[in-house]
Amino acid sequence: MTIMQPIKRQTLTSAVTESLRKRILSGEFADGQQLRQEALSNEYGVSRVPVREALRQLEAEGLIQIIDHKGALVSKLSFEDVLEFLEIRSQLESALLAASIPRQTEDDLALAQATLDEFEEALQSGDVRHWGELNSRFHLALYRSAERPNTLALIESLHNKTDRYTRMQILFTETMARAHEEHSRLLRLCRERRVEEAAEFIRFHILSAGRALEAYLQEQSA
Amino acid sequence: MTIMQPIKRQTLTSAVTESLRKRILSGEFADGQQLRQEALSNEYGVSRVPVREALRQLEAEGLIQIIDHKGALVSKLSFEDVLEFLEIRSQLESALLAASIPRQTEDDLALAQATLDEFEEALQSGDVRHWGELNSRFHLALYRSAERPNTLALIESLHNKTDRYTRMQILFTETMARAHEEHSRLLRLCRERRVEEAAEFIRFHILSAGRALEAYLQEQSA
DNA sequence: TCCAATTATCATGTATACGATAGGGCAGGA
DNA sequence: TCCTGCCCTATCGTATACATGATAATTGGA
Repeated sequence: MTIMQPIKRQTLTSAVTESLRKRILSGEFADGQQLRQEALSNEYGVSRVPVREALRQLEAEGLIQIIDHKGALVSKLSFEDVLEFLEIRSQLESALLAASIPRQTEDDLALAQATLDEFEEALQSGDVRHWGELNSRFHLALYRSAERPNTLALIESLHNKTDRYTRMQILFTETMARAHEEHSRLLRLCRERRVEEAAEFIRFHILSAGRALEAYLQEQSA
Repeated sequence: MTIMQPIKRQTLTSAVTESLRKRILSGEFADGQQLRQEALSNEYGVSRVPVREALRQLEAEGLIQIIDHKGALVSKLSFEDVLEFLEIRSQLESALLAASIPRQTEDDLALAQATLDEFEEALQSGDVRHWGELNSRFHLALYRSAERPNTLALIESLHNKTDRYTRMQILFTETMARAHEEHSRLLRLCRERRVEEAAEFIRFHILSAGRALEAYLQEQSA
């Protein structure tokens, strides 16, 4: 007998929340775009009530901004905002990695390696669609053994806020290739239990997204 | 003519959200207590709709947990959870303070000093009601000049999650007195621009709340 | 022609009404 | 006695309907 999954009896509110979150993260809705409740409720075939509740939740997550009597706008981050969030992530993730490395098992490392291999395949076949997911999985694999669920959740939330922006330039093959190299090096440092170096390097790795974004923006404006 | 305050045309949802947040933070609602929508809507004299939206927001803030068809429960943190959040705060705040100190002006320091003086008065007169507010104001004064609004907001959010727990033992005069001493030392380190020491010490200062909580819990169980 | 004030319109805010789910108690049978 | 299944009730979830605020259009006047 197979293990029974808890039947997911989703409420409309949570379903709408998930869908909207995904659509915002994917970039389907542009910065500053207004999300009209009635349009969304029509689209989903539900009333405005679940839509409104979903919007409230997404607001608290920082993905949208609700202005009274005006509506919900997709959050628009300035370059400085993005840098600030990346800085926070770099602090949290480097400390998390440092706490994780001493407790990493062979399984943990193997899992990270497997993800890395998948990444390489995707890179060679040009399949960049799942890059974001693979990237998250790799980082997650490194942090697992720290057993700090709240920190992980916070990091994911921060990641969600900046992802749309940092992804703008990631599509260039060279950028992806470099990220892959950095990941490889990161994993090697973990294997060798070089905690300090790994913590320092992941900080560099995360902040590099900010540098790439800066270069991208300058190129755009030029 | 008096300066017109921007009329705060609060919507019911935001008013209820603020009120509930305050009540949860104050400890009026106990851990794990169920918040019934109808009871709340009756109490506030509004319908359940604004109450539900407020609850959604508070859930995303981590103050409550909504279980489908069951209701909203005030979040219950384990000791480990509290420690984890304190650890995160210690990382963020020490980095923030380090970034802030080099840019602190005399005004910034004077503001912090003023708050410290207020604290001392409150301590001597035994007026502990505003301790939390004074504490927040002091820390905020130290971080101001870093000009990192997103980091500040995040720290406040983290603070909100743990405040109920760390406050359990702060009411002992000795604990408050020691916190005051630590604040004084912190400010002195800022004045002397001893960045590294200050960053290290504020980390100690924040984590001390965890140690105090641990002692309190052991005493309780004994 | 331009400005101001008023009205019209639309999206959002809120209340009420209805439907669905979960949990507990009760009755019937093993 | 214990289990099982049904029903019943409290509470939540969702839809619909109405109220209110914000913005655009329009009208009147200077």
